[in-house]
Amino acid sequence: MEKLQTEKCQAIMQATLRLVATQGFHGTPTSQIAGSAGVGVGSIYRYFKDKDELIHAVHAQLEAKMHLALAEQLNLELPDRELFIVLICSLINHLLQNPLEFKFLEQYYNSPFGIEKMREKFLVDELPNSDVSKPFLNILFGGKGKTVKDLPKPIIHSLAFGPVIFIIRDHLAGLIELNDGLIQNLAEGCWDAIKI
Amino acid sequence: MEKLQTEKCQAIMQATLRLVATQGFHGTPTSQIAGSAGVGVGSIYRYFKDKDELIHAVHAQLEAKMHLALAEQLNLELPDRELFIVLICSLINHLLQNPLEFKFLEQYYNSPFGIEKMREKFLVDELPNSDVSKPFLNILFGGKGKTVKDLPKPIIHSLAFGPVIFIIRDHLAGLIELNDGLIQNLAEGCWDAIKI
DNA sequence: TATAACGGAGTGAGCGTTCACTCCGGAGGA
DNA sequence: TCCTCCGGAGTGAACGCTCACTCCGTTATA
Repeated sequence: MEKLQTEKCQAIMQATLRLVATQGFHGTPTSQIAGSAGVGVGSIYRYFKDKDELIHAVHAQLEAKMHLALAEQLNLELPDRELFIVLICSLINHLLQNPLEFKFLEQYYNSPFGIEKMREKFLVDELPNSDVSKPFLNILFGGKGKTVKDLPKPIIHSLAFGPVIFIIRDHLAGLIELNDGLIQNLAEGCWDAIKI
Repeated sequence: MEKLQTEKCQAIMQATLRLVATQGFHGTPTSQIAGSAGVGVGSIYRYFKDKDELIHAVHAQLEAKMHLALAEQLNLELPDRELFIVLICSLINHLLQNPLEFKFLEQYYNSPFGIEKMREKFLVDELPNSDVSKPFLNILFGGKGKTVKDLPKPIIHSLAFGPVIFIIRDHLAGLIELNDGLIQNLAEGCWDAIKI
């Protein structure tokens, strides 16, 4: 897997991210990926077993990057409400600054690929490493706090993250021009939805 | 367009709904649609210019049906909060009872098809006919009421509908077993998010 | 019989994947 | 130092296959 760090390999993954985000998985032939990466078609198969594995690799890299970006914003000293809002705002800002990544992830999760991944993620209660989801989960389900409604996880999840995905989609579609104030308003709305 | 009512045509559209919902647009060949509808491949092209037009027709029919179903639940006498919650619950129940339709619509809106449609829909302020969106819009943006936060439409939309889409996806993925109580909880959460 | 509706083998374009080949940097013998 | 050789990264034409769509012979209808 150290192969993933070579220059060519990164070029392939970058091209895949860019093209899949704009054209969809089925809309981007491997030939185009190779062309865009300045690489021969065959080279793709030197690094990845097939197209699916390439997609999964790009997804894994994106998730890692996102987790890292969010982890920076962590300040566990804040009260629940403020911590939640800061994290939601960070999440939105990160996705707005990386629209290709958002679009790729949307493609990914709305395909047979992502369904399983999502399932794994949600069903595993104990996250292995210091995941970014940890702080979220602690706020949302920390037994001590009692600042959040006592409802099943998926309900809280939906109320907290559903609006985030929606609004970013609208922004990228040009239906609204988000700014810091509006993002703050949205995050507060999400909090109002889940707070006791 | 009256052709759309013939038996064969309805069979084709039904098969398309079922197959696209479960396999995705690119995953369902026209040959399979024809087979599943008990019809020759050529017949599809007797009713629809191409595969795209077929997809659009199925979408239009679904939307019409959904609007009709929701319109039945309308009781404009209720106060804003209760009206909103009833409508959200109706929407969720309708989609849960018609999972194929939900999955089809998800496919549709997450593809180049739907993007434009969504754009049209949101940008047109004045809806032509007595659309189901009307009552929603009246609650959310009726100048008189002042029961809902004074925020741009897309923000309110996201807070109101984002969680709905999320939770249905989770339900259909088997991550949660929704019941009337939980649906009510979710709808109340959505209201808490947008109410003043 | 004349006309319209239907069916499904056929067509060509486009896809993911393969594999026989090229190319090049460096190891090793002279 | 120079030359030969070699391993493996890199390549892209070719392959097998699937697809949306067409076309014309067949069947139903009037």
